[in-house]
Amino acid sequence: MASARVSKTKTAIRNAALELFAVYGYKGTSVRKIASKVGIRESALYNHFKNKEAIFLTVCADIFTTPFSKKNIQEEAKKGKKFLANFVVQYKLVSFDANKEKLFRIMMIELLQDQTLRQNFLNEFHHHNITLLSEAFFVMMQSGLIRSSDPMFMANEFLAPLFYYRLQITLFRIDAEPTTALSTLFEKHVDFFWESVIV
Amino acid sequence: MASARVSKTKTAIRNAALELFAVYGYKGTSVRKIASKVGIRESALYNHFKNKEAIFLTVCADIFTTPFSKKNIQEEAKKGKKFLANFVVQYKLVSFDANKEKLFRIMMIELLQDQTLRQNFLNEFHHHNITLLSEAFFVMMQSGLIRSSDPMFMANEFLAPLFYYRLQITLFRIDAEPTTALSTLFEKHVDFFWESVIV
DNA sequence: GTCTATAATATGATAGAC
DNA sequence: GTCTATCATATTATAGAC
Repeated sequence: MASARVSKTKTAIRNAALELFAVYGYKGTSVRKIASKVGIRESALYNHFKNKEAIFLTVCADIFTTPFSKKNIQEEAKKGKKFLANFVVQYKLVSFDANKEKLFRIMMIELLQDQTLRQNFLNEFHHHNITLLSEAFFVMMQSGLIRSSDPMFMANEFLAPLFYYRLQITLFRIDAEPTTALSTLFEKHVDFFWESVIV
Repeated sequence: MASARVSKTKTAIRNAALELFAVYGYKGTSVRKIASKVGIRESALYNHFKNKEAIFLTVCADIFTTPFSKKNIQEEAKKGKKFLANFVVQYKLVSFDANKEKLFRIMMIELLQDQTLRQNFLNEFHHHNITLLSEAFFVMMQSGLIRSSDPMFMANEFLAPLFYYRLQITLFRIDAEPTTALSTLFEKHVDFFWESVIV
């Protein structure tokens, strides 16, 4: 199997780096600290990765993998509110997933400093979701489920609060504050939004 | 006047630091680079500031000053949509203000790394606006302008897209991409939101 | 594949002459 | 208030023994 091709030490470095990058960012994480967390010397680390940037790129490799597929969007969108509720359930799951949360932290820290990451965010993360939701809203309009309007703007209005709530959850969790109050916002958002677009 | 108490060099350091922090963040900005931008040596810089952190704190001093006051909120809120439109105009002006944009960049870069800044964001920035908007929506509900619901949740739904649009503007401007398409989102948001809450 | 040793550079900060 | 000189430390990365 493919995963056996990655050595134990390399995986350990990746995991240690993920933890540190998520807390201290790229510049705040030294190769020394990563090696120390793994339990090896810096020099040993260079047997597995070319340099610090290579570690970072490996860690960030699946930062923009998304659970939202455009498969059967034409059929799925006809479910109306049910489709939106499903979307939000996925979004919420991702928001509370420990591993995804670390990647989200890295993304937020480096978003304004790393051009490649920023462009991936806008293309893979934002634009991907906006086009998917736009298509869904377009179908819903044609099906007479929701009122006619600009599907892309609707997509923005639907997506924006989800992102804001996710950011808040992330900030709260950094300081180990409870997120129960925030947790319910997702479902309330679907209800509120649906009421505002339904015919 | 009070501003005369701050020397020219100290102001120059502050401005140079603002530019650099906004692009490279705290860790990515060295005292050397700040001094170099001002045109003096590092050592001379320490005659004006105790250390690097003191420069950062001075730069960040008015990062959370807000144009949104709770004054006359009872009266202002009765204007309904007009109140929301005014709020968004202010928010939009801040989003496109060059100086405020730099401070917003610093805030976004350090938000996940600096606990003090993060707590100020949640208290001064988020919570301040949420309570202000909550009060306004409460008044609007009592005045029969909008449908009865949870004012605080409504405030979240109203504020979240504004933040998301501002973040997008900031990201676009870093890469010198045009923001005209984003510019109209603010007004459209007010229209869309008002339609969804109006009785 | 890991270690010690080391290089080259960058960093925050201070001492003391002018 | 600025300069030169210097320090202590941290950083990324490499060389070569085991």
